[in-house]
Amino acid sequence: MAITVNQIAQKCGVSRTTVLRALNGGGSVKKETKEKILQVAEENNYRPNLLARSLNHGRTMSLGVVTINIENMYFVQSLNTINKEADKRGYFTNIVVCDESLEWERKLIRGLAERQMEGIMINPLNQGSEFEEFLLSLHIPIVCIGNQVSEKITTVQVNEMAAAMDAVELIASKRYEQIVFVCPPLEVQGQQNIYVHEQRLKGFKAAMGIHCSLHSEVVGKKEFLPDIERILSGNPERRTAFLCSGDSYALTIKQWGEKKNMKIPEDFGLMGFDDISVLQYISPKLTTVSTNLEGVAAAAVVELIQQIDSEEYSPKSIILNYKILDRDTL
Amino acid sequence: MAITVNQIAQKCGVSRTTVLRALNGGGSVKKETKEKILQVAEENNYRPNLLARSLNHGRTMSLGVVTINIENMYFVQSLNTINKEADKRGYFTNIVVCDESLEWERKLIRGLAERQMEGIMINPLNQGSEFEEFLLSLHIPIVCIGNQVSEKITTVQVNEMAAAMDAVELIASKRYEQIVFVCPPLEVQGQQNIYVHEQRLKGFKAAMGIHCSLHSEVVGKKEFLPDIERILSGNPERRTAFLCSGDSYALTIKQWGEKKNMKIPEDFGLMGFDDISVLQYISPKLTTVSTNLEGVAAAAVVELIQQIDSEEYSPKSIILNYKILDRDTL
DNA sequence: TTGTAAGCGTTATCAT
DNA sequence: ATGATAACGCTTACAA
Repeated sequence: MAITVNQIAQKCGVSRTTVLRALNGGGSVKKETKEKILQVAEENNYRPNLLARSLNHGRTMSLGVVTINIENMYFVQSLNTINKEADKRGYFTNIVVCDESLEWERKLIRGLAERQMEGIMINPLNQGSEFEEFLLSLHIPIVCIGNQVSEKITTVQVNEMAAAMDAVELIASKRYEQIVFVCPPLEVQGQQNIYVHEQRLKGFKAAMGIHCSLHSEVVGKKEFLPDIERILSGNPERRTAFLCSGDSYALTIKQWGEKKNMKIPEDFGLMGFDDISVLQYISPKLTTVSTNLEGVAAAAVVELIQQIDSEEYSPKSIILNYKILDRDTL
Repeated sequence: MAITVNQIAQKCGVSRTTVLRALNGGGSVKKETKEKILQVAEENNYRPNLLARSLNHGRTMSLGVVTINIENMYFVQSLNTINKEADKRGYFTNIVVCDESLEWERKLIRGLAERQMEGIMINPLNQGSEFEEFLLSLHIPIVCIGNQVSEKITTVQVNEMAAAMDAVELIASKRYEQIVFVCPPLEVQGQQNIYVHEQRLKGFKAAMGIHCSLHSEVVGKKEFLPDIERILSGNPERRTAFLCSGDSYALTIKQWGEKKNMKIPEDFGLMGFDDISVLQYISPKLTTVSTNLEGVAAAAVVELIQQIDSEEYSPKSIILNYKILDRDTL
């Protein structure tokens, strides 16, 4: 459809090489020739075929990002950052969406690889050694965001375990007698990569070990509201706080509580994880942990490009700072 | 990095053609040869270079999508749908993010075109005849979602004007005495493509013409809260409803009202547009208009692919149904 | 200042 | 059953 260098050359009665020189400005071209070439190119909306160019010098200057189910909003906030940081360094960012299926994720990753992305960023749903093999066999720089696959693949994350411990500390300091860790992803433990949540669970358990006088419980079901109800009605006078492994779960509980005319934090405490952007529309302000989505995204890009640029690269685990946001639901 | 057909051919002591036949299964290959080839391919993780393939037969089977500022959430919900519908038809979807800059948008569109996307979907920020020219000069199938650029470019949308009129009808039926149309995008009118909002404004004005006994006002500033305050305090006993050209504006007003201890809908009515997914976490349930994001997205894909497939294509304007969601804030 | 030729990895056509 | 060759659009030596 679009005009090619060859066609321009023909129209102008010169060789490709001359056209290229006029267009890309390599050597020197006679003024008139150059003008004519540029004019023809302009008139016909010449635009280089980047596939051909990439095929030629083996670089696409493109990064791939695999994103999970956009509506979940975790990770989504990072996309803007990734895009900008990549652009700064001359890379184009291609995002693909994976709708919560393990198979699709692999399919998409392969698709990106086949399209010669120079590096891939992903918050993986898949896990295990087979998946590790798969990723390594691609021989493409890869950075995992959040969920870890293995030590052989660079991961950027925050210290989720420490964050969970700090969260418990905060809750404990507010004189709650019972802390419940709400973590629906545990229901798919073993089937999906829920590394991040597992780390949080570890932190929760460790912290509860320290505060052994407090009651504690872990709710690991997708349908967690019945458990919430049971817990609250079982011992109504016991001051209970829910630490949720994700803001959206906290919002669901909040919603449920308000329907029952319960007040937060008077009737129960609530804390989330991630500080997703919708929180700005919610009141009372949800107490949560900022997992520094933007920082993680930026670091991932930097690391990925470094991996692309360096001959010898050894995988790293990059840990960024989190921040406890002590707001109004505790 | 990855092994190529040529290299496999060398390793196996056969020609490229034979390797291709073994891999892609065209003609017939001797059993042993085939086995050896497949084995070598397997061992070296052979994976076709899609750039080369596309260069060869002139098709990439890829669609590009330009998305605006993901955090605004409008349009974001469509991405999943686009992805799935495209996949059903054998297309790969490449999403790029445009962070609210007119220049970036053009840059990204050009980038997608240079990467030989076969079609592009976009909810454009740019407008005007120059931009129209630009898009047409690409000679690539394009479908606009929501905002229209010109009649020469297919647009998929809902009937925003009629929706706004219905919204006013609904509000009027609830005996409000004053209806305020809150439309911050009007502040950039003329600079950015806010077609969708302009249509809503038209509908609002037309409907208010019918209900001429009602007071009406249009707030077209990004900083709209001062105006909201002025309006409510200026005539406190007048029953007022705010019709917001976007759910997020409605949520902002809701947030503000609650901080002032006002009750919705007792103290003022509130209605939004779009039915964005976060609403699920908000109570009372926001009355709004479903602009059928998924339907629009699906239609856009279908139309884009049809445009790709057909020799002769004439641009269309595709109008889908909206739905008034009469919930709890009116 | 300009042109020729080879190559990137794939595919398609025509021979053998 | 297998191979040689040209082609896709661009780049980069190397000549002239």
